[in-house]
Amino acid sequence: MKKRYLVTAALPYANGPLHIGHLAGAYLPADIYVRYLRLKGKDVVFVCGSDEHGAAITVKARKEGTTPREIVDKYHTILKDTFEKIGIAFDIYHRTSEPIHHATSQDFFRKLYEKGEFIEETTDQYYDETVGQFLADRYIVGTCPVCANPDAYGDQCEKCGSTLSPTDLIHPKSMLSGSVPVKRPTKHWFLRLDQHEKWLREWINTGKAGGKTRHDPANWKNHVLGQCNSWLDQGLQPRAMTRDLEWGVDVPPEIPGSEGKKLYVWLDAPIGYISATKQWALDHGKNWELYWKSEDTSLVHFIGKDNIVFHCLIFPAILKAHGDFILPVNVPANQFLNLEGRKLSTSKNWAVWVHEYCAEFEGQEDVLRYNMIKKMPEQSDSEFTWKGFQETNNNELVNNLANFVNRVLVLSHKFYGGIVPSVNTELVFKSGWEPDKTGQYNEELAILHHKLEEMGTEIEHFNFREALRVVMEISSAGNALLQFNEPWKTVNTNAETVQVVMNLALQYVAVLSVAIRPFLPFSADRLRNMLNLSPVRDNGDLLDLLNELVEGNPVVQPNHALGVSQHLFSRIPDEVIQRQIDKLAATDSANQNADSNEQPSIQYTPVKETIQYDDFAKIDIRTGTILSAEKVEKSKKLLKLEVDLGFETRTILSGIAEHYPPEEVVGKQVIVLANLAPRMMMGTESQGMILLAENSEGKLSFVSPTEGWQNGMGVN
RNA sequence: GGCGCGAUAGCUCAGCCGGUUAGAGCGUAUGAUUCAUAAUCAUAAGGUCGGGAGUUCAAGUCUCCCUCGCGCUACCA
Repeated sequence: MKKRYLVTAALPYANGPLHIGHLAGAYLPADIYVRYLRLKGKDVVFVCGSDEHGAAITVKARKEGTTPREIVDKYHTILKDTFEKIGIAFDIYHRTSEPIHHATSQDFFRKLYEKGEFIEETTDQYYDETVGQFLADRYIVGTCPVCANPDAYGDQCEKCGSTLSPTDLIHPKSMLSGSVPVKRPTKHWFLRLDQHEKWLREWINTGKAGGKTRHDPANWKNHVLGQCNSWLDQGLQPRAMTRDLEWGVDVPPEIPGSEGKKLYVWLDAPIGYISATKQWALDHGKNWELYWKSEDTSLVHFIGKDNIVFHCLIFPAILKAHGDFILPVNVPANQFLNLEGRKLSTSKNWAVWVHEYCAEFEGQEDVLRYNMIKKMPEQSDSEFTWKGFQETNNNELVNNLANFVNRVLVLSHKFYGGIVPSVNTELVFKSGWEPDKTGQYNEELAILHHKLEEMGTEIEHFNFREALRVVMEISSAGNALLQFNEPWKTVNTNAETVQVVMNLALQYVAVLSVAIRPFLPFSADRLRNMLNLSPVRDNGDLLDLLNELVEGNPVVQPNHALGVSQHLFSRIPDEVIQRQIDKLAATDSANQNADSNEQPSIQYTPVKETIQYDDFAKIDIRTGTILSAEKVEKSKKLLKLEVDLGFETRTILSGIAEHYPPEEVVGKQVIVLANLAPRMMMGTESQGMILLAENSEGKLSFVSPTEGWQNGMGVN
C-alpha cells in the first residue's frame, strides 16, 4: 500500500440535481473507499466539485431567461447540500468557476503549449452569421435523424438519447437567432493523442510506464480495460482542447489567436481535481503537490462508464504531457443503474432525486445508501426498484441488523442493568458461525478480526457489494449466537456461560459499529451512542480495533455502562413505497401527455433565404428510374442505387436504408438532382441525389411524376 | 456497421490461470424458538450456467457463429 491517497469522484455537471444513478455509480463507492482508508489511518484526500462550464449551461440559462452564473450557483448549492445530507464525506467540494481553477487550468494549457504538445488545426464549424458567433454543438437544434424529435441538440437527442454531431441534424437551426448556420473555418489546439498511443497501450495493459510498474492491470475492471483497448486499437486521433464558447476558462491571452477561445471540457473538468486539491491544501496548510506529483501517492478516479476513456486515456495523456504528474493507479468505473426497468433520464424526469429522497425520508439516508450498495452496478448494469428498496430495508436492515443490536441491548439491560458483564474466557458455548460449532471467547474475537480483514480486502478491490455482505454476516452470526445459546432460557441455570455469550454479543455489536461506518455512517454514529461509546473517528479506529481483536482483547470493556437501545432502522410500510411508485407513474403519464400534445403542433421549418431565378436555373433536376438497389456494406443508412436517367445510368448512394428495404425501391420512378458534384461515401462515388419529401417525424417519401414518365426529363 | 462489456436458481448477483455432486443473499416450503420492530435459527426445494457448433480426458470457464441488453464509435449528398 502506498503512503497516501488522492481519491476523486467525477465532477457532477452543474445543470441539474443529483440522482441515484450518480450516487451508485461514483460517489458512494468513492465515499466508502475513502471512509475505509481513513479508518485504516491512511493519509487520504477526497476531492470533488461542480463542473460549471460549457454550452449546456449557457443554453439552459438562455431558456430560463437567466445567466449562466445563476444557473451554476443554484445547482452548485443543491449539489453540495445533497452530498452533505447523504453523507458523502469530501475533504473539499470545489467548483470550476473559482479563480484558482481558472489559473490552474490556464497554467496547464500554457505548459502544454510551450512544450509543443499541441498542433493547431483549422476545421469547419457551424457559425451563426446573424449574431456573428461560432455555435457550440448544443447551440444547434434540428430534427433528430433517429427518432425525428424536432428539438434535438447538435450533440445529443434528449428524447431518444442518441449521440449526435451537428451535421447529423436534419434541419439545423441556430438557437441564438433561429437562422440556418453556415460552416466556417476556425482554429483550435489539438492534443497529439496519437503520439501518446504507444505508452498508453503499454501502461494500460501491463501497468508499466517510464520503466516503472504503476499498477496491476489484473485489478482493473474488465469493461474498463476492454473499452480502453477498443479505443487504442482504433488508433487515437488528435483531440481538440479548445472550443468557441462564451462560458468557460479562457485560453491564456498571450497565446496568439486565443480571443474567444475557451478550454474544452477535456482539460477543464479533470484539472478541476487538481485545483480542488490546491484549494484544500491552502485551507489546511498542506502541500498539494505531494498528492499529485509524488510516486508515493495512489491516485484513484471513481467515475461512471461513460467517462472511461476520458479518465484512462485522455487525462493520463494530459498529465504525462505536462510531465510532473503521477498517473491514476486505478479507475474503478461502474456501469449504469436503471430505475424500475428503464434508464434514468434527467430530461424525462425518470429518476429518484437524492435531494427529494433526503427531504421525504429524513433520517433514513443510510437506507438509501444500503440499497445503492446492494445494487451497485459494479460489473454490469443493475436495477433499482422501490419494492426492492422496501424489501432490503425490512428484511436486512430491520430484521437482521437492527434487530440483532436491539435484542443484545435489551437483554443486557434486562440481565445486567446495562452493565457489560465480565467473562470467564475458559468457558465454551455454541458459536454462531455454524450450527453445532463450539465457541470460545478468544477464538470468536479472532473470527471477527478475520471478517474485518476480509471486508477490507474486498473494499481495496472495489468489491463493495461483497464487502457489505461480509459485514452483514457478522450480524447474522450474532443472531445465531443468541439463538443457539438461548440466554433468555439459561440465564438462571447457567449464569456464567450466559455472561460470556452476552459479553461476546456486545463485542459483535461494537465491531459492527465500526464496520458499518464506511457504508452507513449515520447509523454507525447512532449505534456508538447506544453503546455509550465515543463516535468512530475517521482516523485509524479500524486499525486500533483490529489490533485489539488480534490480541484477543475485548472492544467494549466489562463494567462499561451501555446506553439505551433505540431502533436503528424502522420498517417501511407499503403506503410509503406506493407513494413513490405513484410518483413515478405520474411522471410517466406527464411525459406521455407531453408527447401527445406535441403531435398536433407541427414545427414548420422556416422558409430559406430568397433566391433569384438564376440560382434556381443552376439546378438540374431529372426524372429517373431505380434499376437496382443494394445495402451498402458496413453502413446502416445507405442504399447503393443504379438509376436510369435515360441518357445514362448513375450510381447514387442514398440514406434511405432505414426507411425502405432494397427490393421495395427497385422500379420506382424518382426525381434526381443530376448536376450535383460527385462525392465519395463509404468507398463508392455517389453521382447525384435522390429527392425525397420528409415529414415532421423524419419519415421519407419518394417524389415522382404522378403519371409514368420518360427517364431523363427535366423538372422545372 | 465496427469495437467493448454483459447474459448463471423466482429476484439481485459471485464464480481467479478449464478439473470432484455450479455458490451466496433475498424470496418460497417445512420444522424449532419467543429476548427482539410477528423479528430470529435450522433444514429443504429450485439452475440442460442466453442458443448452436467446436477444442479437450474434462467447459459456466477456451474458440467460432447467432440472439438479446448496455456503452463507445463510424457513415448520413
